[in-house]
Amino acid sequence: MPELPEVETVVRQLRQPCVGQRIADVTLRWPRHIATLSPRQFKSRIRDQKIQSLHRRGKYLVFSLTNDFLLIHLKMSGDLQVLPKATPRGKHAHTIFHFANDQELRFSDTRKFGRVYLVADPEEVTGPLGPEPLARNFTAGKLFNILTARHRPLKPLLLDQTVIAGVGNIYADESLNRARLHPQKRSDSLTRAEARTLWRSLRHTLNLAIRHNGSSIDTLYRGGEHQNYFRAYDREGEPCYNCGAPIQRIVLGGRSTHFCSDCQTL
DNA sequence: TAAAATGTTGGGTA
DNA sequence: ATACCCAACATTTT
Repeated sequence: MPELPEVETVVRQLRQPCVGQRIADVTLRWPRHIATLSPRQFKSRIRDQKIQSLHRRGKYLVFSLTNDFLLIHLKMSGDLQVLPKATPRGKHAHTIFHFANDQELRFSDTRKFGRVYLVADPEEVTGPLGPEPLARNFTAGKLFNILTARHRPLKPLLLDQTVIAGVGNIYADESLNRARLHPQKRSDSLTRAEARTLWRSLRHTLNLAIRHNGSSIDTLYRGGEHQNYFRAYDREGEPCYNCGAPIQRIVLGGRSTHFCSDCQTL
């Protein structure tokens, strides 16, 4: 369930049932989920810590605990749900946090790419991340500076988490279509006006997707409905909403890329 | 069957 | 230092 709007949706759904809960124990059915510490150390160190708050940084969920920070990255297929302990567990619920009440937090992850971190300082994990695109201080001018500081095609640049945090394959394509910018256009070729257009498109796209509770695709259906509003992603051959020309699909940096070759200009 | 799927990272090469 | 490509991670679905 990964990109910024989906992670934000999960955070909002988990906050109420998680904050204030004490973690009584953890079950590790796929120990490689744990990215820091040995499974044994992880279990003993997290036990009896309380969840004090929960927020999102890029695509990471950041749980503030009594003494440490618990970070979870869902990668391609991860999902988190708080459910009564009596609810039957799915086949892919690999890591389970048992609360002191009658509920538990389940990290389900079909492809097992997801990772769990327990650290004293969240910066140990999120340190390399670029700015939050929805932050108040992320201005069009800041984006212009970021773009012109490198010489890279826009699409791979938007996917680079150290440049901007949280944008993934869907929302990169969506933002570029809305901004009418070609995914291979060089980042340092944008005018200030074009950078401002991309800034507005990116923020609009992400905010709209959050309003729709994210996108539900590829077997992960959790109530999100933004997949019904895609303008480019997964719309190969269908008409561009800007100009009517068919959406093209190419592969860039190993990732499928959808765009309109008529109105998204280089 | 081969290919692709909301992601990241490490290695090798320009 | 910067940019770029590919394989790897593991599983399911089309």
